Amino acid sequence: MAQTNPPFMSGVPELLLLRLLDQREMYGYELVRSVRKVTGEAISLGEGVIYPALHSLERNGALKARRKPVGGRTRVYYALTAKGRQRLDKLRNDWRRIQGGITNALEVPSHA
Amino acid sequence: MAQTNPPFMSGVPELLLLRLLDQREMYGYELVRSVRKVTGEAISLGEGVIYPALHSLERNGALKARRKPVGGRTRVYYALTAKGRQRLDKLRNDWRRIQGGITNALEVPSHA
DNA sequence: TTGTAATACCTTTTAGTTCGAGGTATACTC
DNA sequence: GAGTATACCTCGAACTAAAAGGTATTACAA
Repeated sequence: MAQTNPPFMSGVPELLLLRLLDQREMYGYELVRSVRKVTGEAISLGEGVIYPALHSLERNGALKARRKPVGGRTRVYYALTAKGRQRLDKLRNDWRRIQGGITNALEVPSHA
Repeated sequence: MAQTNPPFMSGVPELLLLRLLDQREMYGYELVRSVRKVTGEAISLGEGVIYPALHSLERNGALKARRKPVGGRTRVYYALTAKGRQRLDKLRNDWRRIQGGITNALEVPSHA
């Protein structure tokens, strides 16, 4: 693939994860529930989406991971890096553009 | 694939095509330019997306095709069927829901 | 204490999309 | 007659994401 259109269909999980982690450090399992919550149950991303996405974001430097033992269990907390914040800004802009384009297409009443 | 989430990343081309054809009959090549235009250049779908999508929509009964010779060349005009209109309504709702969810996630300032 | 649910991590397989590139043919313009 | 625009189409590559399966620990009941 290659995108003339910025990732509008894809990239949504990435956008949501970066957005949530921009607020505070979180771990994978927590993000699964958080995504559902902040989208008002509109979007539900399974672990099979979240974990690979987190790993990929960490690999390219958008996130930094930190293992933290909590009550015997170990959680992997992810935090946004400067690069991740830039990436978030970019995706946010892409999203707004796409969203605006579609809204426009849906609302313009007719003609031409 | 299977969607717990309705098609939010995919399905956008389908939504746009149905939306445009809800206004009037159009042919493939025309739709390629129309999509660009009505989305304010935000989205550009190539012929490799448009034509297969049209065929698939025709196959499942959302569109009806009609060949029409125009100045020596033949155009294939597509029109929405009742089923297509239903499909459009569904996709439009899905889109609104997803769009609202993402907007919410992006705008809620912080916390919990 | 046994078992079941919840937490927490992860990978693999499958199915689906979109994209660019390529291919054909006619018409129009210079 | 060469090039550009119109108009149709297909194919292969690249990428997503979804579901399902897998491991292990903790908490809680029965």
